[in-house]
Amino acid sequence: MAEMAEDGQGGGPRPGGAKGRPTLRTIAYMTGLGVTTVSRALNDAPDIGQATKERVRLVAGQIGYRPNRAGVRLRTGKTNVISLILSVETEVLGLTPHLVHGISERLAGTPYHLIVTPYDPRTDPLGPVRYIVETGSADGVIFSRIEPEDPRVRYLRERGFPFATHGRTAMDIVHPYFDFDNERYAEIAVRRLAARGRERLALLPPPANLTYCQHMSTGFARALDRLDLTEIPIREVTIDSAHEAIEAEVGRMMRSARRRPDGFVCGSASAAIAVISGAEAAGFEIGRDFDLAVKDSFHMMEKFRRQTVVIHEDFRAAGAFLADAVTRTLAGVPPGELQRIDVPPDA
Amino acid sequence: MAEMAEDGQGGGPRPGGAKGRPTLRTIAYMTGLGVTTVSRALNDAPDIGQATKERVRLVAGQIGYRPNRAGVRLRTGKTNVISLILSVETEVLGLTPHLVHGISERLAGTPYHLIVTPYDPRTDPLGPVRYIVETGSADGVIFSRIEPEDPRVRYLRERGFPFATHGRTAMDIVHPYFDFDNERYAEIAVRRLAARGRERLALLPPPANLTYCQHMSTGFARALDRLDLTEIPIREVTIDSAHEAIEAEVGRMMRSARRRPDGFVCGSASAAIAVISGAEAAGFEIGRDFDLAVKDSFHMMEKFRRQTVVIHEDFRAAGAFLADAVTRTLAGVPPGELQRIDVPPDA
DNA sequence: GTACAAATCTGAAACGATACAGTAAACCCG
DNA sequence: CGGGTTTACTGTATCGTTTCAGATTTGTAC
Repeated sequence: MAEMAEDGQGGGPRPGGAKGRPTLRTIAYMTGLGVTTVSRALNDAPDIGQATKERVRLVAGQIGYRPNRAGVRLRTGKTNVISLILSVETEVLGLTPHLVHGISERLAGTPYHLIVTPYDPRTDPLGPVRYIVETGSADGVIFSRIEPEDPRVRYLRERGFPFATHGRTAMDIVHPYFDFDNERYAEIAVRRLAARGRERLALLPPPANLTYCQHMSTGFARALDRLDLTEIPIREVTIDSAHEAIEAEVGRMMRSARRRPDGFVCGSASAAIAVISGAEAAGFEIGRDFDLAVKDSFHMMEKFRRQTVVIHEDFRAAGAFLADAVTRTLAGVPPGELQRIDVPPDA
Repeated sequence: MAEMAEDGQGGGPRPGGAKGRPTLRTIAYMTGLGVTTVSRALNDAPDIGQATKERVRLVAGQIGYRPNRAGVRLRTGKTNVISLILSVETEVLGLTPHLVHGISERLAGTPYHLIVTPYDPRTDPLGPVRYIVETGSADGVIFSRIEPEDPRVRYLRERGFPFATHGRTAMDIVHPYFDFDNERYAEIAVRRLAARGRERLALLPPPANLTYCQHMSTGFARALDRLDLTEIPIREVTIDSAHEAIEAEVGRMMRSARRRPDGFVCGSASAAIAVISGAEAAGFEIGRDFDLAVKDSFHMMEKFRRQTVVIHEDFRAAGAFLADAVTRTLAGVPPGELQRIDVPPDA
């Protein structure tokens, strides 16, 4: 084990004006105050004189003091870390980078750091959450792929551990979340496909275990009912399926007279690519033989298949809101005030 | 400031069999050994008996002991954190999520955590690096957007701080890196466009300050020379420009008889979308009026513009290699052994 | 002038880990 | 069997911070 940049800390109790990074001791020495006083002054404690506080803050600012995170963490248990738990089943298009950037933008300027914890939802849904709680390696967590009865939500709430979710549960637990109104999305999507004269619509949904699958299906079904359109069911694949599987299934549907849709509502941009590709491979053309609606946070569809019905979903805003929700939870804001549903505009 | 999940730690020196998370003290109490012995046993120190080591490890395993990171960090300065420094100018398509997943996959099972630090390359190239070194908030860093004379590389090496870069410098400093052979990429791209009979080629390069811009330009120029083709220069825009700017510039080029290329070599997938879109908006068709080559880690181009010449770049492998490079640097492996250039296959 | 309260400030202890400088026992040698 | 070495283990100090329980000074009331 090589120890790089070791600073050889032998040599007895060193004076306040030490060499390395300034600590409370350094400030205490410079101001002539006690370490305790300096600490309390910087934390704006009520029993420290105003003049002293200002003097301490001035010195601290001048010498570029920053509290040692390990010291704080050891003493208080506060890590100043927010953990984003990411599925390794990457939604390659857009979600991850936008979410990450939204979060870290909002965290910049706060004492919080963002750490990314990967997990495999199939084998280990509770693993990372449990790890974080048990080891106390973060003050709060953010995660997505929320289920109606989400064990992570229950686990965290039972232990009073702060979190915010990207998506809603169907539980009676009130917790911070950001969600896109997928019910509304599906309705709008159907409406706009209907406006193009489409009548036989298929929904390529998210995996059935996720809450927003139900939302999307509900909105889809209701709009179909209202407009008196036909649903062509898709059962074999979801937006999480491999592209090849989606393409194959769409190909089969298009080639079958009975099961052929003339419109698709798609749960993700990535899946939409596969749908279009599968339909085209079977000889069908978007805009002519079928239409497709999709959520997108990127402008790719609009460029490559201008006929696509695109409804914008803002993952960066989601990240920013979630970061905010967690830090405000840590500041004591009640969860009921930290919920938002992003409703797509009807236009 | 609400304190959640506080565990009320009053009550005098508590016994070894405490309530909360097990510490070295817990194990010491259970085994009847001293705390020091337990620590050294777990760290496989040479002066601890074999039998004792095994006994300690057994107990530690049974009760699920995990070292307190804050304790270790405070005492030793070791954070067990790798920081990925990400530009907020997101390369939305593919790079970020793949890199993040590649890194965290490789870090899983090690004691290392991944933290993501955002920065704005225009205003603050050195900022996050300096912050990390000064506050000691990570053991090593990974970053991209490398310049031939990269101040971050110099800064880190001067201070002996471990790092690995995604991209190369032109400096004499030997350091760990992963790079894609962009020179080779450009050559292959040109060759394949030439094979389609294209003769007037334009390169949409990365920003000129990045090292791989030079690599790509060199490869491009050399292949043009060798095959006796014409270069149509692009000066106004790079792959980092706004899509609108790229579209506009490509539109102008296509409409001008003198400046019209019949082939594009593109530095990124995102930019390629804009190029195609710009050319199509001007009434030109890929495969008929022009061809385009692009690096892609996703399979979108192949689906939407089947004529595209796609050369695959594996960002996940990059992430895995870089994570490995940093941890191995920390383990004392010399930097010269931690370099890799990913050469795209000629096929 | 005494008693009490308020306003400021402070040392010691603790969080969990490891480095250092030992100590105790066993072993080896002539 | 004394002296020296080796083996195995341990107490103390320390990293930087905050909490706790005072301590000191000043102000106020009677």
